[in-house]
Amino acid sequence: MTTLVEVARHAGVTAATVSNVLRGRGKVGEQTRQRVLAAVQALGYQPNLMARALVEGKPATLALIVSSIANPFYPEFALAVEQAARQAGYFLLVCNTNDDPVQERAYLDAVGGALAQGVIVMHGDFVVPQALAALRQRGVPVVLCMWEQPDQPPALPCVAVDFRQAGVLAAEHLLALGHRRIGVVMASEPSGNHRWRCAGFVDTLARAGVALPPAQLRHGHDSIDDGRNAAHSLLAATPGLTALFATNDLPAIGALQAAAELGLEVPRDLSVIGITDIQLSRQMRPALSTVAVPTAEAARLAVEMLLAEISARPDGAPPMAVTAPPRLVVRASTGRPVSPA
Amino acid sequence: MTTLVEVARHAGVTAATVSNVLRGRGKVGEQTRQRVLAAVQALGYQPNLMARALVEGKPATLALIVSSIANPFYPEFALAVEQAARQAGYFLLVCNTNDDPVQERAYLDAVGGALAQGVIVMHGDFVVPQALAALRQRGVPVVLCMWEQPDQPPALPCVAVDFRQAGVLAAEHLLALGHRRIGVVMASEPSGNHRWRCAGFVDTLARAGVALPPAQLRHGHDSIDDGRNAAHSLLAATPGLTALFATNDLPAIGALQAAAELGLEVPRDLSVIGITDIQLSRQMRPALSTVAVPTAEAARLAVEMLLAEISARPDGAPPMAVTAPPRLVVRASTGRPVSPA
DNA sequence: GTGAAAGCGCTAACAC
DNA sequence: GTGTTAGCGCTTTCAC
Repeated sequence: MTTLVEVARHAGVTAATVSNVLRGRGKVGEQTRQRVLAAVQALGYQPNLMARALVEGKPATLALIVSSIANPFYPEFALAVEQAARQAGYFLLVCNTNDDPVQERAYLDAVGGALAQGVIVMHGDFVVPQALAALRQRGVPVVLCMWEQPDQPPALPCVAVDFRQAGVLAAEHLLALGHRRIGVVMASEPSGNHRWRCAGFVDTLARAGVALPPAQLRHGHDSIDDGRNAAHSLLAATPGLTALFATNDLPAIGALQAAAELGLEVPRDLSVIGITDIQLSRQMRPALSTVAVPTAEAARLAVEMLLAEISARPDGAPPMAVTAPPRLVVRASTGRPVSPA
Repeated sequence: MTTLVEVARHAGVTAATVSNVLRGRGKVGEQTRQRVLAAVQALGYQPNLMARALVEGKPATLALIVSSIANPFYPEFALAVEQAARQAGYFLLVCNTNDDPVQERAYLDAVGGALAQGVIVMHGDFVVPQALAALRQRGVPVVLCMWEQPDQPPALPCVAVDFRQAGVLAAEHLLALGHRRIGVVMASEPSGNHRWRCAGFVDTLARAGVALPPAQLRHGHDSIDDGRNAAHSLLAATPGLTALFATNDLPAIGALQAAAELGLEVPRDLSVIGITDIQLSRQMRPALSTVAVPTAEAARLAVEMLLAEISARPDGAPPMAVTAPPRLVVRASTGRPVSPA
């Protein structure tokens, strides 16, 4: 590993000068510049970013904490965050907690211990806002992303998406098509972070005079398998259902598969709609109708906000940014019921 | 950000002592220990990992370079690498090049510039072995993972999987079921990194006296969409095909969808088989038959090898590890053809 | 323009 | 047992 000093020796100058030509600071004579550059070339010098970070008091990295990299939503989101981060000259450390609070703590500590200049944490059932607040108290810039409830900000900088509205849109779509007997697959605990989308959906139904008996609701995890099981259970319990709403795309895709297994044709016999619009949704056959969430925008906002937190220590209430509202994306999995109720 | 010195002052000792109690090195009096620990607690001290890394000459991170985090295989693999890395006490920096050589170089340089102690690079079409060799020359530990051809090692430490054998297994399975008119979807350039799996497949067919005319081969990228298009094209060109082999699961899933769109029942009218066994394959309906590749083992071996490279500078030929052979996983997408040729 | 010197936060010898 | 001393590789005043 070539060091600055070696380059300096090779060029017959001092380390400071080499640093100056490399960073473009200070005044350096043109010939000295050339000589230094030549030495850098010759020795194949690469600056030690860690040393630089140490003296500058900050590493050129941001960290993203996700709960499960296996859930296809997170890689998509991580990609968007990474691009925004790179644009700002940062590298992205992707930390996967695997839904394990211990791992999460370990990452948070390490990151707060200066592996990164700041952290973006994805909001999920597992997130402990207190831990994040404590981290922030210690002076580590933190932003919570994908907060689901814009009208009730946490005590933390965050970017929120109006997920309640996503539920509303899904309900309106199904209602407009003429569905009245609808099943709901909730991909979190009843009191978990999907409750707002669920509330938006259920309330909209209620306002239209459509009741949702408990037998028409299931919950589980955010996965294809849980969605499939929930759909089977729902369809068995209430054979007359004409539509299924899932609070996320993964379980909606599971519902699509359950329909196929039962010989139900989608959307003739059963309509299915999800929330998020992950890539896989477009690629399924039939393609999934869903309520798209502005993922890339959320990622951009999160990075922006984190950078702001980094440069200026907070004063006043933690900021909150809200993305553009979700939008309905009608594809092939929803249609009119054969026999409207 | 509390520092070691502040803790030391607070405890009425010197920085070295604090360091000693924290790292468990050296001899420290029990009461001093207690006092120091109390100070650490009181001040909420977190060690600056960067400073530690600097003095120790190495950061506690490993980097993984992948070409596209959006391809579901990579997150699965990254997860396995991360677990192995964590076990060894390292954090994982996941770098996504987005199939862009410029980004790849940038990451390689930064990483070589000491963001991480070593790099695992996934083998793909985009990888330039020369760049990696140069990096290694500069003293950065590198291992290439998922090399496809065990009998022809690159000039780099690598972990290889016998992908040729994967192609062989797929062919044997289809042949055993009675298929003779088979289409192939190759998910890379003809001379790209899927050529060995393809060769294994084609050769096995040939040995069984089954020819593969050019009209029965398509290639494209590693994606569901390309797989679907290729399948449509193949089925249109040669209507009598009873089975499709794709060199990866993603295009195989696309083929499954093409079959559904054409009203073909799988596996009665068409058998489909892929390679890798990504999670999605199990979750499709019908579930995809495939040749499973020991991903987790490859990840473990890669980390192990990288750690070895880090601790002992290489002498002699670069090491190569070969994983256990791929194994056939028969699920619901393959069966006997209705009318064997 | 260029160099000398100090110091980022930490660890590792070695002395007391 | 505990403190002292040096230095990791770099940036950054501030003299010259």
